[in-house]
Amino acid sequence: MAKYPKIPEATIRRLSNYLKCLEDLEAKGEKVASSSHLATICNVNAAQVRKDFAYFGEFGIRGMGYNIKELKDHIKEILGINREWRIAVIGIGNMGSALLVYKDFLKQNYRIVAAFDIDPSKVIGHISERMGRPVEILHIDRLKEVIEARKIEIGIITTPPQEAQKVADLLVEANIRGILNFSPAPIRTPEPVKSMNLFFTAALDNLVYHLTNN
Amino acid sequence: MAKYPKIPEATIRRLSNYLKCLEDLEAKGEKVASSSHLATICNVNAAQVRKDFAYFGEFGIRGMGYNIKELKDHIKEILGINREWRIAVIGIGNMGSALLVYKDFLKQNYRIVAAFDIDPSKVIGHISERMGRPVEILHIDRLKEVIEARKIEIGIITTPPQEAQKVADLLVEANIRGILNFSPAPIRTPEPVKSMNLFFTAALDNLVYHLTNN
DNA sequence: ATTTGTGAAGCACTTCACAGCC
DNA sequence: GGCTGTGAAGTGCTTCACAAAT
Repeated sequence: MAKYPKIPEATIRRLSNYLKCLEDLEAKGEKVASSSHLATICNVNAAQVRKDFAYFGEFGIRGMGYNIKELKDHIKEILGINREWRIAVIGIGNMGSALLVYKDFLKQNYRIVAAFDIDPSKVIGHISERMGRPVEILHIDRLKEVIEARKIEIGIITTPPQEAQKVADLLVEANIRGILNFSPAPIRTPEPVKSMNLFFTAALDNLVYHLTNN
Repeated sequence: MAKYPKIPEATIRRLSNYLKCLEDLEAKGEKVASSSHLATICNVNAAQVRKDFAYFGEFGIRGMGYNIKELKDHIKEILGINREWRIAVIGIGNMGSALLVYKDFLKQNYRIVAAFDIDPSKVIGHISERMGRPVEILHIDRLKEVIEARKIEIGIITTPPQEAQKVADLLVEANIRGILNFSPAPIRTPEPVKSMNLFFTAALDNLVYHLTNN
């Protein structure tokens, strides 16, 4: 906790991105990357790259650059994704079903180990037929019990907006640590529970602003 | 084009959020909102709220606050969402199907008027059965033709990552104006085409960082 | 020779504080 | 009296530029 000094939020977001780029470089067989190379790929300034890493330690070799494998491990440790995170998805409509089989989660140590809905019988046909039933859909009444039993730390909300805050409250009661909310209604959670709201239309609004005003 | 002075990117993101909050207030029957009221709801500073709006004009009444209906209209005009935007979704897997029936798009003047896949026959059963086939799924070979015929300005990519850049290139060739990329591989587009990458795992990484380091 | 790590400068966004207006 | 709009102050992030390291 508070292992590092105060880090700009923008730096944290870039770390995810560096990691992705480093994985691509590694896939191409590269072993070392300089700050300026990484900067070009990630569309940022080279000094920014160095400063971002320097917040957390001295990871590079002067005259050489950064060892890709090592740097990846450092970033994973900084972000806290150097271990498995167990996740529950609540609300198994179209979006929830899509997340249950979202390949990129698995690759990254994010494991969906429970799925809940208010009417599991309705979705079972859909899920099993198309996706091979990745996890059993449970009734939301079992939320607290199952979250505790399966040591789940993160909840993803994909319910209709009217239900989002209610589900968030249930998750908090079940001692969840963090919530990612995909529903279009923002949720609030009391300390120390962290929550993030992720709205698709906000991204579209942003895109449209730039189409309209540039 | 360039109707306004240089506006902080953060301001643009907040505008979407203000709009959502104003709609909630309106639904509760409110007619007027002060900057400090809006600030509380949106979790920002009241001066920030006033400054954000002041970039674009004088929308408030001193001693009173902001007329909610008028302010909503101003924000919609600023963002460019005071008209319909016609959208194509490319890649009708789980995520693409989910977007085809995503209710919030419709509410906001975002209309998905075409859907493409490399193998439309595979997805038709799934789509029609579960969702009442909101739009016909077309073969990707028809992308350019249909985008032009249907006056589509925005493309949403929900293909597997290996295909994302190829699809982006096709969209650019079809004279798309903007692209929202949901695939986990970042895409690049030449000027003047705008593109935004939206990665779920990046949001999770961010959440996990805060769970790990606070 | 090359590239990192970093203090200092530059720049941009946020907040303050108050004049101006209703 | 209450609230907006805004110059000025404050804060924080980004970029520069160079010493330090290999």
